[in-house]
Amino acid sequence: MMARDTPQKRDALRETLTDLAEAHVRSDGLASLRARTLAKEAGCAVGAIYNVFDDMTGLTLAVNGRTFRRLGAHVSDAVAQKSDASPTDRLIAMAVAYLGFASENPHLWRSLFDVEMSNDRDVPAWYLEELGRLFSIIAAPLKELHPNPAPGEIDLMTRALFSSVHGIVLLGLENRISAVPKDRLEGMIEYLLTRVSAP
Amino acid sequence: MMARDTPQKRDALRETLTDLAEAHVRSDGLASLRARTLAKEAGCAVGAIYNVFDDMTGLTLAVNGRTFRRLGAHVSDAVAQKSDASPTDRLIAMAVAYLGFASENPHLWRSLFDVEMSNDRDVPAWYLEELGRLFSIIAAPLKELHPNPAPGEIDLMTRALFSSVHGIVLLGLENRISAVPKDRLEGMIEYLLTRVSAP
DNA sequence: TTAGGACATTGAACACCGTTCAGGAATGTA
DNA sequence: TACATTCCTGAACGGTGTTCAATGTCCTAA
Repeated sequence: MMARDTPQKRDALRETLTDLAEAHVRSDGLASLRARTLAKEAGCAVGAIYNVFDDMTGLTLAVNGRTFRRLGAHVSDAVAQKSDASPTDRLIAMAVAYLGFASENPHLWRSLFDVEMSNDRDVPAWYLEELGRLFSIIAAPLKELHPNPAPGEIDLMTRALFSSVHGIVLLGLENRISAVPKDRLEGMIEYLLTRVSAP
Repeated sequence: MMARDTPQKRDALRETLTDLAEAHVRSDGLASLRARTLAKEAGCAVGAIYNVFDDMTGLTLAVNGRTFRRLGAHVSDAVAQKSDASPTDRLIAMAVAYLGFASENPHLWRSLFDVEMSNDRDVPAWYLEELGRLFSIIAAPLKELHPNPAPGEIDLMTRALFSSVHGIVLLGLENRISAVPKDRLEGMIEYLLTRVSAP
């Protein structure tokens, strides 16, 4: 009854647009995304974008989805290569990997937090899932350090440590305010995690 | 030669616009600032804004200047009321005061970091001065904890601690991601600072 | 007092933005 | 072939910050 052999084309356009948007965000930041520019580059009309995404925020979320997965893999790899190190060293390895990813993909990384989601649109499920996966990686070394935690303590420490490292990376890469050299940032992270996870 | 008794009117318009802009940012966030709305409320033409500010970013910086001063006073007061407490407790008092200010003035506080300053415009001098003032308050207890620091160590610790607390407050107030109750955030901050500043 | 000039003020116009939607194109089915 | 359904188009809409020639205002100097 219905003409249903075009989902392939749909998905192709989706991917093309996501590719182009990702390239723009990577090199010039989220604020440089233009619907018209994207349409011209993709060889379609502006309206076609809205056939495939709800709006530009939806497109941004598609880009962020890729970034989130790459970030998760990057941190996972870093800790996997140190599977026999102490819990503290594994925490440091993850945090330094987080710093490395952010500093090598500054615009893509910032887009994860700058995307406009205040309005009715609620956070996509995979956003929370991906964040949960990241948190569970952090929680593993913490559980070794605290074999008998109070209820919710591990979760609280996980969030606290992630937020702290995130803050150091965020303000550290914001050169307009602090301009801290990258090796200094690693030193800050090592210092913090060593102290916090000391026996 | 020149007509020079209107700086009063200039300053009056500056203040009026800053007042109105501050009210908007306070209640609806930085993104809700509209040049036309402001002009209508101030009883002037849109162009008049540009006689008094370089652009809307300049106006935002004026609002942020006020916020920065209030934030500094808030943190100063908090630590002044605990002048005889231990260095660690004073660090905690400052951090909790920072959290309190951010949670009671969420939009004004976010505007401090969301303002667009990437383009040619360089950071105003008072921005760095105010930040330096805040850092020096944090550094005082740290110097007591480390009487013989290596060169630059105090500065590094100051930035690390500020960034960490900032990260906890930032992600903690971002309800879309974490939604941590405020007393839990205080717990996280206490935990972090206690561990980091332990002897 | 008056003519001149240096500013302030105005608001229409400009360039740009994301988003919409009536109409044409394309492709399936009967 | 006739129809139904979807896709695609791009001009148009309402919004944004910013500009600038024209006008107004007011002090200074003659």
